[in-house]
Amino acid sequence: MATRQTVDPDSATPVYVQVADILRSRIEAGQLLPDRPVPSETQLQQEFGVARGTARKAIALLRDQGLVVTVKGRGSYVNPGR
Amino acid sequence: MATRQTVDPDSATPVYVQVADILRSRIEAGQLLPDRPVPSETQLQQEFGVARGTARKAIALLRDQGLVVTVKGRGSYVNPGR
DNA sequence: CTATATTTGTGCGTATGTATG
DNA sequence: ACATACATACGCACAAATATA
Repeated sequence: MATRQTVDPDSATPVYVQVADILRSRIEAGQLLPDRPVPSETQLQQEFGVARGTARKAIALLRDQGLVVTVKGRGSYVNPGR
Repeated sequence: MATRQTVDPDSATPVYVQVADILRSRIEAGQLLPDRPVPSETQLQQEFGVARGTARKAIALLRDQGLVVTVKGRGSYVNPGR
């Protein structure tokens, strides 16, 4: 198996940007498919060991970039229109 | 009757820890018996005036400490094995 | 079997406080 | 002063499991 992707709290790149970058790479690699959910905030917390706010900011970044759409109470999904 | 137990939102101790502490003391005092239910999340909300998430965190704390077990759709029970 | 109520599980939205660089 | 990041705590909505009428 591949080495698990991690985040570096001491990097110059903010952690929430690092998380967003990882998710973006997964989308572009086809590991996360259009109209399919991206990991929930809770899952991101657990996977990367970050606070919920940090997970939320990562998702917000992808949303601002048009890569995902978020549905209240349901989750975020890879933008179907790509 | 005894004065109703309350929670202090301004305490240094998080509210969910305070709630857990109160429930633990009831278990140790034999007011909550093994294999018998602890108050539901809704009851804890009402009794202590806290949010459901706070009540859930209190229960989760007791569960992590092995004091209670939780069954979806039923509730949480004082660990029978004590 | 169906319907309803209860309870826990999950998910997002928001606000506040603290600490650090 | 500001951005980042953590933790806490409120809220709302819906799903899933269970119990009961």
